[in-house]
Amino acid sequence: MEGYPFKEIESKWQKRWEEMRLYQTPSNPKRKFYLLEMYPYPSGDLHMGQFKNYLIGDVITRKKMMEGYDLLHPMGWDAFGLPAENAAIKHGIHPEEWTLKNILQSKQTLQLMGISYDWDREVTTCLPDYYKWNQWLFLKLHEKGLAYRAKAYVNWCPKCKTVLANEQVKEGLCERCDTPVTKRDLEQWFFKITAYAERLLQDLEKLDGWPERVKTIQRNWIGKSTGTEVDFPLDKGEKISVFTTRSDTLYGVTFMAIAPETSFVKELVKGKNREKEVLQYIETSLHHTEIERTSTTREKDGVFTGEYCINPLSGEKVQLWVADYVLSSYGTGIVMGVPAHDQRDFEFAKRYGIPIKVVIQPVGERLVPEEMEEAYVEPGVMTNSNPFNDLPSEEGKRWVTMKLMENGLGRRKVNYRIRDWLISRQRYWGTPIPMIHCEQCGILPVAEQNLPVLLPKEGVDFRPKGRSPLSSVPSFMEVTCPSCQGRAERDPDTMDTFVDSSWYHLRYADPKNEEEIFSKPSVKTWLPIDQYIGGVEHAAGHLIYFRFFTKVLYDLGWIPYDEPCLRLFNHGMVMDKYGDVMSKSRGNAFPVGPFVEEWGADTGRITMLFIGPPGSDSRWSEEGVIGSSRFLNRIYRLVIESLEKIPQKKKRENPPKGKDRNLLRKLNKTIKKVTEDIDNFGHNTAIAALMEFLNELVKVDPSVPVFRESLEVFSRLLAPFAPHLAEELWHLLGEEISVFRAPWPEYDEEMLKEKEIPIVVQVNGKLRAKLLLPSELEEEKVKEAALSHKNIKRYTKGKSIKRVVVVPEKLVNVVVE
RNA sequence: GCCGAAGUGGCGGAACCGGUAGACGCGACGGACUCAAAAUCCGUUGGCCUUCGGGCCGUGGGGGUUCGAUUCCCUCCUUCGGCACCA
Repeated sequence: MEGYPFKEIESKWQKRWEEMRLYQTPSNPKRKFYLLEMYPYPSGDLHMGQFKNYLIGDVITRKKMMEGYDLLHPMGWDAFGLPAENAAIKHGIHPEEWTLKNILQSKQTLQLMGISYDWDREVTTCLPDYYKWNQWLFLKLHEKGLAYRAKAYVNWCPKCKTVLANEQVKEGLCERCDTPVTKRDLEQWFFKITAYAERLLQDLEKLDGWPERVKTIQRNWIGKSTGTEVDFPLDKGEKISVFTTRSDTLYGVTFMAIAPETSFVKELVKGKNREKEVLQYIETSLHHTEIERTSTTREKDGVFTGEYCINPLSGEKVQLWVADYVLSSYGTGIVMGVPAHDQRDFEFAKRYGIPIKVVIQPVGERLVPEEMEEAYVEPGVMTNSNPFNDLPSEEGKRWVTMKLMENGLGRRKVNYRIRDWLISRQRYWGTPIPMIHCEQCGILPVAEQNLPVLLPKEGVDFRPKGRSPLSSVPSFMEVTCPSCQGRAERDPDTMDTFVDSSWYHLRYADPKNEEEIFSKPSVKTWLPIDQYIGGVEHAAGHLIYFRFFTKVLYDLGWIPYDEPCLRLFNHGMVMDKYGDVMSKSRGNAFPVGPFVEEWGADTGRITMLFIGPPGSDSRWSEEGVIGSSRFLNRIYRLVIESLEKIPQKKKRENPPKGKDRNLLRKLNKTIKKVTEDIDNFGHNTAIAALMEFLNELVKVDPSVPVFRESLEVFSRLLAPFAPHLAEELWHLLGEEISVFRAPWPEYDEEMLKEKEIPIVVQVNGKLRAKLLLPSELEEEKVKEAALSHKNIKRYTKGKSIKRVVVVPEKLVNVVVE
C-alpha cells in the first residue's frame, strides 16, 4: 500500500517532542488546567478498546495547550490487584516483576499513540512510595473513627477466596469472575462511608458538569429513605425496633420478620421449645448464596419463634418470625409485617396462614382480607386504626409518628441503602493494613514514622487458601506491640485497590514528595480536576469512593475543596464488529502495537474518534480505518504536490474577493465548527468538518495566497487529532517552532457572512423551490421573490393564500387554502 | 416492577433553539488512468413513480400540538443501562 511515510514522521516528532519537553507540567501555571483520564490496570499491550479514553483526553489537552493553558496531564497505574497474583500462581513469576513488566509495555503503547502525558509525574500504586500513603490515610481515617473493625456477614467470593465490597457484587455475582457470592461471618476493616451518605447525596447538586446519568446512579446507590423507627415491647421489659416508611400502616402489623443473621434471634429462643427449629432454619438460610436468597421468583420462607411482641399503639400481640427475605444490614434487621399493604409481607402471610388486617382503604372501594389477591400498597384512608380512622394515609404517617414520639415509642429516622465500605482483602498483592494485633493491648495502629509497612517479597505462597497469604509469612507477621513491647501480629489482610484510586489524582500534583502525601500548595495550584474522563461503569464504585475521600481530606484540612472534579465525561465502550465488548480475555481486542506498525498512530487516532460520538458505544471496524487512512494520505499528498506552487509570502491582500473569499469563508466556518465541537465532545463531527474543508481545498489553485493561509490553519486544526502529521505539515510550510506552540486559530465573525443566502420556499410545509437571495433583504422583498417563483406560482394558482411565514435568512412557507 | 438513555439509508453516523432529513465516511454502481491489477481521480447512490419539468412516500408503530415535527406532548413496541425482598 502506497501511503505517506507515517513511520518516519511519527517517530521523528515523538522524539522531537520529548527533547523539547512538550508535555512537561509548568511549575508556575498562570491558567491551569488539570485534565485526567482514569488510570488503567496495566495489562501489557493495551488494545484499541482501551484507547478511546486516552484519545479523547489527548485531543482536549493538545487544543488547550494551543489555547495557552498550562496543563497538568499525568498518567499512572492501578498496579495492585488480582491478575498479578493469578499470573504468579500460574506462571511462577513474582507479581511485582509481572506488574512492572506490564507497566513498561503499557507505557510504550501509550507513547506509540502519541498521547501527551508528563511521565515525570507517573504514579505506580504498587510501589512503597505510593502505598505508604494508603497506609497513612488509613491511620488518619482510623484516628477519626472512620476506619473500624467489625464482625459482619460479608460478601465472600469462593473462587477469588476473598471478601468483596458491596460495590463489587453485581447481581449476586463476583464482579471479577461471575462466581455466586456467599456470606461469611468475618471480622473485617470498614471505612465509614455511611457517615458521609447525606453529604455525598446533597453535593451531587453542585456537580453541574457531571452527566445526569452518573448522578442518578449515585442517588440510587445511596438510596436515602425517610421514615420512622418504632419500638415494639417484648414480654420482659425489653424491646425491638423496626424501621418503616409506612407508619400509617402500624395498626395492620400482624407479625414481625427478623433477619437470620441477627444475633438477637438466638438469644430470643434460647431454652425455648422452638429453639431447635429456629437454629436449624438460620443454619440453612445462611448457606444460601446471595442470588438464591434475593431471587424474586423464590417463595419467601421463614420460621415461627413461638415468641411475641406487643404493638405499641394497638396493644395487640404480634408473632415473631425469622425470615430470610429480611436483610440484616438494612435498618435494624427487623421488619414489621403488614400483609395487607406490603406485597412481600402479603406473600409471606399467605404462605404461613398469618392474619391479614386491612388498615388502609382505597377511595371508593372496600377491601376484604379474604378476597385480596395482592397487597394494597397505594395511599388511601385509614381504618381499623383508632384514633386515626378516616385520616388520609399520607397525613396519617405524620400523626402516627407524632404519637409514637410523644410516648417515647418511636422517632423519625433516615436510612440509606449504601453500606460501609469493606476494604479488607485476603490477598497478597495489595497494600498491607498498618495495624497490629496484640493479645494484651488489642488492635493498635502502626506508628506513622514506621510507615510504610512493606509487603514482603520473599517466602510468600500465593495460592489462595481463604486466609491471606501474608498470614503464613512469619517475618512479616511477627512484630512487637507498640504499647507493651510484647509479641504481637500484623494484620494479614491487604486493602481493596479502590483505596488507591480514591486519591491518586492528588498525588499527581506532587508525585515525588517523600515527606507528605502531597504538599498543600501543590494541591492548591492544580486541584480540583478540571476535566475527568472515564467509563460509566465506575459510577457507583470509584466515583463514590473518590468523592468520599475528598470530603474526608477536606474535613481533615488537607484540601480546600470538597468535590474532586468539576466536569466528568463518560466515554462509550468500544466493541468488536459483532457488538461484543473488546477485551483481552475474549480474544477480540485489536492490540495497538501491530496496528500502529501497519497503519500509523494518526490513522488509529482518527479512526477511533471518527467512528462515532465519543460518548456512545461504537464498533471498531476495518472499513473505518480505510477512510481515515485515505483522509490523511490525501492531506499529505496535497501538501507535497502543491508545495512548490504555494506562495512564500504569508500576507494576503485584505479583503480577498471571489473564489478566495469563498474559501476563506469556508475556512472560518471550519475553525468555528472544530473549536466548538472539541469543546462539546463532538470529535467525530469535528473530523467531518476537516474532511469537508479538505474537499474544498483540493479544488483550489495552490498559488493563491489564501491557499497558504488555509493550510496553516488546517494544520493547526488537525493537530489535536493527528498530531504527528499536523506537525509535519506545519514544518513543511516552513514553520520553525512546534505547531503545539502556535496559537489555536480564531475565526472572524465578519468572514462567516455570506453575500447571498439560499432560501427555501415551501407551500403548505412542502419544499417547492430554492432561491438565492442577498442576505439582510427585507421580509417583504423575500416574500415577493418567493411568490413570483414559477414553481411556487404553479402551486398557488387559483388558490387563496391564507398566510405567508417568513423565517429570515432561512425559509418562506406559503400556506394556501 | 421502578428510574434513565436510545431507535434515522446497505453500514458507521449528521441535522443549532421546531425550519432543505441523510453532512462526513464506508460500501456499492458507472467512468478515467493502466497491458492488467492495486492505488488514485471523476460521477451516481433513501425507496417508488416519471412525459426527466418533476411527483409521491420516508427518521420504531399509532395519535396530538404547529404554517411547518427526527426535534415538543400522549401512548405503545423494541434495545441497552441503573436499582430491585432496602421495609
